[in-house]
Amino acid sequence: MRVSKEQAAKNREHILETASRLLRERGIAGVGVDALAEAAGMTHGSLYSQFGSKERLVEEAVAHAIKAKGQELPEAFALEDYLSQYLSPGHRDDAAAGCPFAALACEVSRQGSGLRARFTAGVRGTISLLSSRMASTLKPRQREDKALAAAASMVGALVLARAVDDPKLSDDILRATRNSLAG
Amino acid sequence: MRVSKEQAAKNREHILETASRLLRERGIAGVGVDALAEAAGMTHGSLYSQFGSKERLVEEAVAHAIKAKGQELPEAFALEDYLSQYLSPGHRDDAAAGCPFAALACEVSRQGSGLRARFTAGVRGTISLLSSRMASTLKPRQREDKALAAAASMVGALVLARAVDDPKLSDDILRATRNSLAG
DNA sequence: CTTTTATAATTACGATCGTCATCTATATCA
DNA sequence: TGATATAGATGACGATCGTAATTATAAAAG
Repeated sequence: MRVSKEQAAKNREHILETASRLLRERGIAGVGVDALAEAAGMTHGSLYSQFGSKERLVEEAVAHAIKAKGQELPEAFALEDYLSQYLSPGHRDDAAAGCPFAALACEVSRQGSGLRARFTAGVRGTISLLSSRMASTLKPRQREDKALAAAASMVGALVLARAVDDPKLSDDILRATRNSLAG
Repeated sequence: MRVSKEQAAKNREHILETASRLLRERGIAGVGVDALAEAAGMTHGSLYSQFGSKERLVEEAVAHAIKAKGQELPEAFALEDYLSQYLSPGHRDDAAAGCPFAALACEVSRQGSGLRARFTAGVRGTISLLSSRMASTLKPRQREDKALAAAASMVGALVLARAVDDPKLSDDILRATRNSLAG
């Protein structure tokens, strides 16, 4: 049945929200359209008729997650705070609501060009955001390089910390990376 | 049919070798037992009767990849060389033969305890290897922290560089991380 | 040489996968 | 008010998934 235009927009938002959580939690290849539909409270057929394919749904859900993550930070944030939040056990233990880059980067490299393009745009945005918070005494080029290296460190630390079995080793990875980026 | 003990060992080695390549290339959830069997030149039933489950096969294949990667480096290697090889475009573009941590870390966090334990052991080994090459003027604790941070940077840089669409951005991530770790 | 044992092939099962054609109910608009 | 466009439901399709029981064969053991 048909619903109002605003309701349809709300529903779509809800679908993307739950899908982005599930994708970060289980991975792209780890969730089926069935699971995505059930999480959104619909049938898989409906979901398919709206997005055309799993690939397109994933594209939109990941873009949604990236955008939402970007809007989470306050206008003027301190790099220090951002780092310690990003590299916290709390973030490590809640991948579903966490950084989409850390959760999906490995898989994105094996996905289609649509998703990769959106992902790349998100990475670029994050880099320039990080770059803007680097010491203003540096040249723009040096700030960007520091931002690139910092982004790699952050993603890698989170990914490794999540993969590892031993809580102490996992905490150590986060802490050592935090210290390394602070200095 | 049955084959000689040596032949069986060779076959098993071959299975693990091709499986570990395919897993790194397509991801754990991205390959089925069918594909793994075909790559090894057998039927999926045979493969299953040898390993009992996909999970166990994956465990052994990943452990095999980690072990093989460790044996690749020469006895006395220079950290400098290792870094520039690890963070090279060549390594980025050949995930199938590359670092299993970078290829699979994201997925490992969602896998069973068997695989996670083997993965953790591999990470620990790599950390201590890296640690042994850090400046000997540092205290052991500091060397380990540097090794932890370096491992995170390396994995993160490779993962991001692979995910990103734009070749220039991808190269920049590798280069910036190389410079960051060299200094 | 015979018996045992273990590897590998065959085959099929139920479940789940992504996809799609079809239907219906209602919001939107002429 | 009536026509129509569309959100969403239904159900089925072929393919592939992981698993398993059965069988054939040759190595190993006696």
